[in-house]
Amino acid sequence: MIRTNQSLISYIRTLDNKGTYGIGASIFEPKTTIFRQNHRYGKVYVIKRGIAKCYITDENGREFIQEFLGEGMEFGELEVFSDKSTICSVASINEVEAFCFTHSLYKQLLEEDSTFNKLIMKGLADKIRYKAPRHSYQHSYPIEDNVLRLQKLFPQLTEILPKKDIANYIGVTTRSLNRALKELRQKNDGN
Amino acid sequence: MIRTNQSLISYIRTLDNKGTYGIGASIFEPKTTIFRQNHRYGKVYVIKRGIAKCYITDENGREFIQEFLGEGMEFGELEVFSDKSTICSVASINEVEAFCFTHSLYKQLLEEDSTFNKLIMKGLADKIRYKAPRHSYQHSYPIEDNVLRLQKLFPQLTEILPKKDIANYIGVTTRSLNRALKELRQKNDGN
DNA sequence: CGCGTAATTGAAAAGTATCAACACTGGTGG
DNA sequence: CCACCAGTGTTGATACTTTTCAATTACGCG
Repeated sequence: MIRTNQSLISYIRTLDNKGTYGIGASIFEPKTTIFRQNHRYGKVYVIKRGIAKCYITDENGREFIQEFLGEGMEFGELEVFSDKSTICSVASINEVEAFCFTHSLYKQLLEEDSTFNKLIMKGLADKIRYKAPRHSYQHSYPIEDNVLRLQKLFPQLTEILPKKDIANYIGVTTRSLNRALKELRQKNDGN
Repeated sequence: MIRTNQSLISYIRTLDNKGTYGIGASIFEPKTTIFRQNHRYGKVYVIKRGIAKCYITDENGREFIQEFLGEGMEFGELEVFSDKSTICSVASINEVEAFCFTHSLYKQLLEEDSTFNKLIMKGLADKIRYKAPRHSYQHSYPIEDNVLRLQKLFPQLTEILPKKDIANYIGVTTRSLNRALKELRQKNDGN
């Protein structure tokens, strides 16, 4: 549920240690909005530490969380390829430390470094593979099943993420999430 | 709604005309299942002509359509990067003609041809940009609004695609789609 | 303590799915 | 030419799920 990309982060670390390229670094406090949707930024970030959420806000102010980004996940890269404004907002959950690439450095690396190129391409492909089944799942199964799946995937869930974020991730209201959780509790007590 | 990628298809046509690489070609009759989810294939296809649907089938047999693929759209490429089985099925709607790459040729092109590399990368990025807002939309607005949006985007909709596919694309039952359509008709008559 | 934020819960309203029946169409064979 | 069939589309009634709204409680922190 909180996605990571170990191969990417470790490769970037070695690049950074060599010092050939001027890879930047940033630290964001908890609950900082790093990207706001429909804006332009010239940066690509890769998370070293911490968790961020990537989400879309609709006209009614409701958030729909696309994914939770952990170590090695990048964001801001889509805008390098398409030269458009962001489609998602990104905000840190806890303290987030990240590598920071300018668009030009990012492009340069893509051209000059074939390992980097492959890692990024695999990263993009994985994002697609991740997104595809997610929504079909949530549609096909009742909320309870979705919650169960999350709890298996990520037991510490409720300790790290606020309920609202979990609900927004599943795509339901907090009310519905709470009902599902309560019913699950009752079923477990019954056993 | 039916996605296309003109720059990719025209570049592949020039590659094909040069004849340096052995790019294959295939033709599929209407309603042919080209890929079945959770299987392995060694091919990447790029559509020259026709429309295909890319969808996930859940355990209850319900289809959830990810996207409709038109000219220049590729499928089967995700499995080149991650070496896993397919997550989606792909089936032709009408007659589909497509370029066909073996995985090894595809990889070779990615390495040797930087234009090809960039086009593919942009294609992946566009798929992500496309998928992200889609489900948040469908969740945030009632069916009627979703139908209206589709009709604006693609007026010939109902002439080409069966109702079931449209419903599966929006993520509702045919019954609900029909109700929405009927209510829209009544509202228009009222004006 | 008091404040703001997050979590919990109930009741009513809205939206959607399910199920079942029926209409329409194009093609096939008697 | 008609009867039949399969596939697709249409519609109504009902049951179920989820949202909405509103009220209350719990918690962390200056």
